[in-house]
Amino acid sequence: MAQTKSKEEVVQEYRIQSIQEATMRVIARKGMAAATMQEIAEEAGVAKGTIYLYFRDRDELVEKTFERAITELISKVDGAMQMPGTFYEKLRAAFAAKIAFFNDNREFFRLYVSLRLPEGNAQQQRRHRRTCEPQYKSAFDHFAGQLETAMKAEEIRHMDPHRLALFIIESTNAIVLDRVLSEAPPPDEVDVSFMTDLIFDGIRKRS
Amino acid sequence: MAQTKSKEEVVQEYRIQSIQEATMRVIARKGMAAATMQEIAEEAGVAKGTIYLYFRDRDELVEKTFERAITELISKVDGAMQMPGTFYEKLRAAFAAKIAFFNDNREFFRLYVSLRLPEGNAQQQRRHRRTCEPQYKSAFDHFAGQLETAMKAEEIRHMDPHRLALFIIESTNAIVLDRVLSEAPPPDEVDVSFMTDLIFDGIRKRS
DNA sequence: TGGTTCACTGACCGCGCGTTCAGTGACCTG
DNA sequence: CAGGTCACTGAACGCGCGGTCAGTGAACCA
Repeated sequence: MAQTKSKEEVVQEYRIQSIQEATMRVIARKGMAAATMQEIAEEAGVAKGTIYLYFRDRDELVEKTFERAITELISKVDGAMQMPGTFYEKLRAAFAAKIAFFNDNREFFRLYVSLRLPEGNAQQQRRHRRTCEPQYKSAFDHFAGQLETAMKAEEIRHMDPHRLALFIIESTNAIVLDRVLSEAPPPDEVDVSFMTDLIFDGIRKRS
Repeated sequence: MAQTKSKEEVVQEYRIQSIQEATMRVIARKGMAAATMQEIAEEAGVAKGTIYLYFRDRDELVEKTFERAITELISKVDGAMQMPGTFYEKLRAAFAAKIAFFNDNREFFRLYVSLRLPEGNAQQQRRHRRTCEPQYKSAFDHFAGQLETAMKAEEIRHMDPHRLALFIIESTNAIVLDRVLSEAPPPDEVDVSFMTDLIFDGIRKRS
């Protein structure tokens, strides 16, 4: 019974998970700055003090919650890009994965968008930069690398891969954000097609 | 001397302006949530209490500061879109205007990006929605209308104009934001061309 | 020049937050 | 069943914020 999970460990993991899920829901409702420990505790159905048994402070709670979610997002999108097929098909699959992820994790978007411009005091911002940004940055560079490969394989036009990565990631973020904020977003397919076609072919009238 | 500006009015306007400029600088440094009245007062070279002679509370200060800046941005971008020429030329001019504005108003970007996802308590968010969002929304709808006109004139492909407006505005925001955060952004021309060409022609390899 | 005004100041207040820790009771153990 | 353990609780604490207001002195007036 030494190498398997003890009963205490199972309970502990369950607590951690339900606190993190509550954190996501509250941040989604109120935003990063207005999400209080009191409300997170109520949402999770525990006392405020209990949270501090599992997380050192508020910063660590937010940080760990963020890590768990973004790791999942990155692996899903990257998995889609690894599928066999043309670059167009890969990109389309990646967009579909991204939209599907946010359909299932509507709560996550506020955390996600606060990535690029962290709020809070100077110390929080430094911490944020140390922990969250590297993950985002490496995923970003990875995507830029894939774009560069596609350029070399003559699958897409040549241009600055980092600028292009930024453009694609953020423009799709905008659509996803709009979907999350919207009461009744269009079907996944519509937005996936819209984004893929627009990025591949632009808005110019074909002659 | 009744109908011209009195000395007091001149002083008053100067105070208001310097407090608003200080507000922009502090928000740019620290972010919306971490910008305190104390620090804004120090930055403006006045006492904290003085700010309350000109603005009812913190919310009104931020709101008025935002209004002043976004009005200027909208008029510049819209002015560029009104110039004669093809739609390609108009869009290019609008992007150039946007980049030029943020070159001159680097401080404004944090206020600007916080538009879409306001932080703060529920009351602040409601206020924010009432005052800032309508301006953004009307500019947004206006742009969507211009896109629709261009579609009807067969200058660009047909698609959902609101989705397209969102896509264009936010993707160019991403580039602008990156420029503002960057120590040494590329020359204006490079990014203007990049954005315009990408949006017009996409990434597909031409056969 | 003495009196009056008023823009400005900054010490102060109350509030709400993150964080703490003495207390509690369910559960295990012998 | 008595005694001990420990995950959990929530009242209480300190801090830092937005906001206040009695006091101050420069500028102006009679």
